[in-house]
Amino acid sequence: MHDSIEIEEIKKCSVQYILAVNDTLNVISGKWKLPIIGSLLFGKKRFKELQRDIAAITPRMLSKELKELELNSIIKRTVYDTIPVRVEYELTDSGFKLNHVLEAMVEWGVEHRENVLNN
Amino acid sequence: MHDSIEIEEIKKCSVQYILAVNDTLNVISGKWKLPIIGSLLFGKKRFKELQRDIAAITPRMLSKELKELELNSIIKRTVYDTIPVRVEYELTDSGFKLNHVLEAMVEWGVEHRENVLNN
DNA sequence: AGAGTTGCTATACTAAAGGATACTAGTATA
DNA sequence: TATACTAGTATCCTTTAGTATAGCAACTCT
Repeated sequence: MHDSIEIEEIKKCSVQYILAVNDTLNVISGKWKLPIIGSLLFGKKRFKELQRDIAAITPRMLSKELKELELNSIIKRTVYDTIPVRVEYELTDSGFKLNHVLEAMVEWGVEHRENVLNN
Repeated sequence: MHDSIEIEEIKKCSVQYILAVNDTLNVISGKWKLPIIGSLLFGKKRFKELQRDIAAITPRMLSKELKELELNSIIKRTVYDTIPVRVEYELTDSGFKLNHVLEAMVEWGVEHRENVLNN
């Protein structure tokens, strides 16, 4: 249709296509990653702030997910040497760019829900 | 347009935003849904064709995933009264539109991989 | 008769994801 | 001394996702 040549080429090779999509999928799938990324889209947050934002998450899961997101370079963790210690989490540039993906997902999700209800 | 205003409003409400994204995410997450959708993007397929396309999938998983995708109105199942019986799976309009989401995911996945390797 | 095709299902299992609850160190405040 | 705050860990348990292997009915082909 009207996509860049580079992306057209990737699509031609369905294996590469699926691999790239899987990379993205792995980064955002699971129960808590979207709520965390969603919260951080509004600005940097501390551990307890995230825990308050995401009502039902346990510290174990929050800690685990934050570590994974950091490993995948989606978020950046900064420790401040204050008393008490202060740890801030924020999206990296790459992490922030996920909102394009999320926007595509919102659009599809809304449209699909309408289609399903109207049929 | 009515649609774009609606979508803008949803984005402002982070809870709705996350719910809509989750709808989409639930439809495509898991180990086998992308390979199945990816295969069907190239046209309708029969059960055994899908099984051959997706080398490592067991019939149990293929059957399970196809049922889920059908329930979510992503694919349509058609049984032909031939001998031997012939069952064809194809993407619905809604299912086909998922490629916009997948395209956004490919773009991000490729770019992210480059960023991570170059740092 | 025996083997092969199609489109599955049944049963039993392992692995991964997630939850519940309690706990830690270091510091500050009451 | 007891309590509370920060940012997490440790341990154990349950639930969900996925795997392995076998089998079935209804046919066709050799």
